[in-house]
Amino acid sequence: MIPEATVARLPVYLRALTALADAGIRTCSSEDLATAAGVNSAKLRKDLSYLGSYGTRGVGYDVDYLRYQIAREIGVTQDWPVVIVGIGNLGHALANYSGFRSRGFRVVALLDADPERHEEIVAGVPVRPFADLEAIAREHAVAIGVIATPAGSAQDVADQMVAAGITSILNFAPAVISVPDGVDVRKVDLSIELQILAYHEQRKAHEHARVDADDHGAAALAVGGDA
Amino acid sequence: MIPEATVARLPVYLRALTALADAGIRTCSSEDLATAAGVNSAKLRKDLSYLGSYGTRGVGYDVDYLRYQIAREIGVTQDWPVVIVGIGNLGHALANYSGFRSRGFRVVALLDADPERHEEIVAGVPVRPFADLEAIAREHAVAIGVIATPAGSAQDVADQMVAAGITSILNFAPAVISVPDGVDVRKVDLSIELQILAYHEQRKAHEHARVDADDHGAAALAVGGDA
DNA sequence: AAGAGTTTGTGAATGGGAGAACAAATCACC
DNA sequence: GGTGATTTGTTCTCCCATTCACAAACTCTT
Repeated sequence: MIPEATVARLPVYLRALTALADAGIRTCSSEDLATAAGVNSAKLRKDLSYLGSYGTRGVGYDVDYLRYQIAREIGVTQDWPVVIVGIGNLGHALANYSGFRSRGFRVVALLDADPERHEEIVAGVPVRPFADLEAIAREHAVAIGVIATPAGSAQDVADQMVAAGITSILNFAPAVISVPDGVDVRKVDLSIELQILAYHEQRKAHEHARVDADDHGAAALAVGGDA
Repeated sequence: MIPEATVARLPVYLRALTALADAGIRTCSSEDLATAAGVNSAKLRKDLSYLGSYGTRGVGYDVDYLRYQIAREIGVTQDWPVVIVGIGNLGHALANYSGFRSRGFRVVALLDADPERHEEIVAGVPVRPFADLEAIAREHAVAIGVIATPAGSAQDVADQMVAAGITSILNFAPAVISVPDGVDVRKVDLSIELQILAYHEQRKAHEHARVDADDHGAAALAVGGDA
């Protein structure tokens, strides 16, 4: 059983290994890979140790071999059919995102409730009515669905997805959705990320103000001491 | 000092409170709010306790009052100028995302290195040359930058942002970027989220296979026992 | 072949967050 | 004014994740 925190980092390692392989590097140390992935080398080694013992002491890791092992563990060696619901600005961007196809994710359908969009072809895939979800999902054995609709529709879309046999949902809508046990949901929320940054930014500003005030206080105190 | 995990949830509470307020609800219990935010009520109460004591025992929380307190703590009561670099599909989607403006984030500039795009106006904001970054950032006192470029340009963009005085970066490019101390980076990676789902999906499939095998084994054993 | 130098894999210690459970505080009703 | 019901704020315990530190294992040189 691999810890959740480790699972979340494995794709990062995979990407770093691909970059190293593209650069013609065939072997790397945990230190090299950790730097490329932006983590601590001890954490990297511990993470990899959950998968097995794929390195060689005194040498390091074979880039291609480790890459294959991680890809197999994550499951990106297989083909994952995906449906995207909600073809607005974000849906367009997702449909055109090349990072999906290159990692084994195949967009089998784009769905939208708005009939105006049913003429469109995005990234080579025609936009179809939302009502076709179940038929398409069953036909292609789709396990993963992406929600890129407005918040108001998200729960309804999620319900339909679950009814269509989808068991993993990536939710871009700014809404909390509830699903039955056994269905995984991951949430990506653009404005929440910005708000987290704003909090830290504000704290930096306060910190500066406080330090400045302390400096002034110290200066005044020093003057007082002198007088 | 508010724990990082709590900071990450405050925007969720804020959104839930706004939804409650829009529904005309003026008071709510921790249980109500926790349900709306999709968390445990004990966790919610503990999170809120870091901000202060804004509830009333036996009653609950005043929706508007709590909303203001959280907004103030996060910093979304003020105006945050933001620049977006990289106006491809994703950049377009981000520029048009209404969730930014409604939370105090104001897109003051869209930048792209490609001269072909410099004619465009997206969401009412003209696309300008990437070289103008520093001038624009200084002029508007921009603290937050968004990177929506391909992976190859991300580090260069980040370096230029830091040079322009930006101290918080939201990175959508599938690349690890390194920045000096004092600069915050948050990363949103679409394909990593899908890969995490794929891992769990694969594990579900294996689990089913194993359970099925066990069932067959148990059935065979039962038959054997009967015989 | 033996020793010096690397680098992995892992046990142990530390830190932080999640959840249960309860005391303190408030309200409603009598 | 007092009693019971309700809900918050907080303490305590447990669990997960991170980091340190080192023994085991390998290569290279002499």
